Amino acid sequence: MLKAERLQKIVEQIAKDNKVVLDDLSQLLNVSTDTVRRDIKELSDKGLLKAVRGGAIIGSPVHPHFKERQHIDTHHKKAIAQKVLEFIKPGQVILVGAGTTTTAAIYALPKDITLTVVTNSFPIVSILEDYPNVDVFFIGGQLNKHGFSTGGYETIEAIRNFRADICLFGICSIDLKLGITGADHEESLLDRAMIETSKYIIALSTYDKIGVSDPYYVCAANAIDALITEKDPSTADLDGFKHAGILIK
Amino acid sequence: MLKAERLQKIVEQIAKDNKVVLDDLSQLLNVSTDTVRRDIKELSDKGLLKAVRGGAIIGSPVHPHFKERQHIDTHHKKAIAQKVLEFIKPGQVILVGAGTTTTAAIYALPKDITLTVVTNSFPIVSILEDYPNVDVFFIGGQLNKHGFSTGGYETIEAIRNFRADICLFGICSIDLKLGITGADHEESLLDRAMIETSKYIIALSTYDKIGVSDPYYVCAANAIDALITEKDPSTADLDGFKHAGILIK
DNA sequence: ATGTATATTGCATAATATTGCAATATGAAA
DNA sequence: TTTCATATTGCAATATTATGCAATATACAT
Repeated sequence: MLKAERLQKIVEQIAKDNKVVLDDLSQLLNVSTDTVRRDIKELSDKGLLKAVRGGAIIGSPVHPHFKERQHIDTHHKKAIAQKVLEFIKPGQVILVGAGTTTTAAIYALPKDITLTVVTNSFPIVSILEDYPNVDVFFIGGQLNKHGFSTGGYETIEAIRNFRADICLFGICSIDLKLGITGADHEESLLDRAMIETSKYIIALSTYDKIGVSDPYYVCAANAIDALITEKDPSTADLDGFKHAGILIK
Repeated sequence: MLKAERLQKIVEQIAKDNKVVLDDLSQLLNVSTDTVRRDIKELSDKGLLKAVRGGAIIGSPVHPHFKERQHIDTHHKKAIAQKVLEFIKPGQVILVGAGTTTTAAIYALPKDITLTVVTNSFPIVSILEDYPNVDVFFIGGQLNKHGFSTGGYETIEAIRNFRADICLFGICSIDLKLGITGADHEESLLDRAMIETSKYIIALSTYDKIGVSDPYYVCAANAIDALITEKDPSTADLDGFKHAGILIK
């Protein structure tokens, strides 16, 4: 039986009974419980069900599309997420922008962490549902085109009411001279608002976004305190940023 | 039985009877009272109920995020949703409270309707993603325990910035003399804010919520303009409301 | 006060999860 | 085709969690 078939059957079962049991599936699908467990984890990552000890149960009534966790498993993003953890201390208030990179970082947080997360991203909210010690504050506003976050005037105004310890945001492009820039005007404004009201700014970026630029200006490169990429921080290419006083991780 | 199932069943019981008894659960779930006690403690830590000697009682209204519960009254809710449609006109701004009844009503909207929906409910946002002509405005704030809506000071403040044509909200209890009341203090405040800033108030209620009351006052019965239930509006029991100037559907 | 029911705690046992690893299968590029 | 990289799967060792039991403490009713 193909793996895809198995996953499908598991989803069907869930739809029918609201739950599946590990051992039952193992028998039904003729694979080891290990495999079933991995299947369930995969489906759980996609938000199609909720993995629990001994099996899985139906997830929340929120549309799976909302969870958009498909893209978070890339190698790069996991590496970045791991580095983010070094900066976050329990009890802090952390302002998190929308985007796949930040979502991946949040996804990598240990389940028992104590935090206050302020965000305008629906997928991030959805992830944090299972974190008992994380207070979530959602920033309202106009739903943006993709439906994964809010934006617009009210969102920016709401952000201005916070003074976060840390701001975590993914960047489109960063260049030492041209600063941080984005491809979307509205998002650039949001990012700027977030940066302006936070004490410590962490920018997340994959390596290919460094040294390039986009049309909309967000802030100067040295407005950020730390830059996290998936590469080794000792790479010579990043020396310029180090000299500008930015911590590279 | 999975532990997660047990926890769900306990929450369901609470939602139904407002209380659970240790020994009953022990029998029903086929586990020792120790285990039930631990389950209750866990749920109590999450704020889903209040543990008391010998069992547990309702903490605040339970969000029916378990499928079983959602299927209760589906029929009624569909009937209600159909009636709601008569009130909504294309192009209006409509403020929608969180809850299964309102969610059902939104779910019944025709896909091509042109509207602006303002809501603090994640499931409603998720439904409206597929509506190309619906502008969605999400009201931010503190995420509530169950993660399906926001609440608190900021949410109320944000609501005050709107002047909706229609306010749609589900009610816990309505009584001609005692007015509209709710089981959760915070939610009552939210409802009141919504009512105060809207031009036309539609209350949704299943028939069993009429003539009863809960601890927290929301508004006088005649503060609403229309009351929609699943029953025939000519039922004599509702005459009192009609005389108070409330349109019954 | 006294007895009974309920709670708490520590512990032993069993069930389940995680991790690393090796064998095999799959797929894409040379 | 051949070769190499990657994904999949099962297995074993280890860690974690869940559960019932017993001993002890606490609350409640009369």
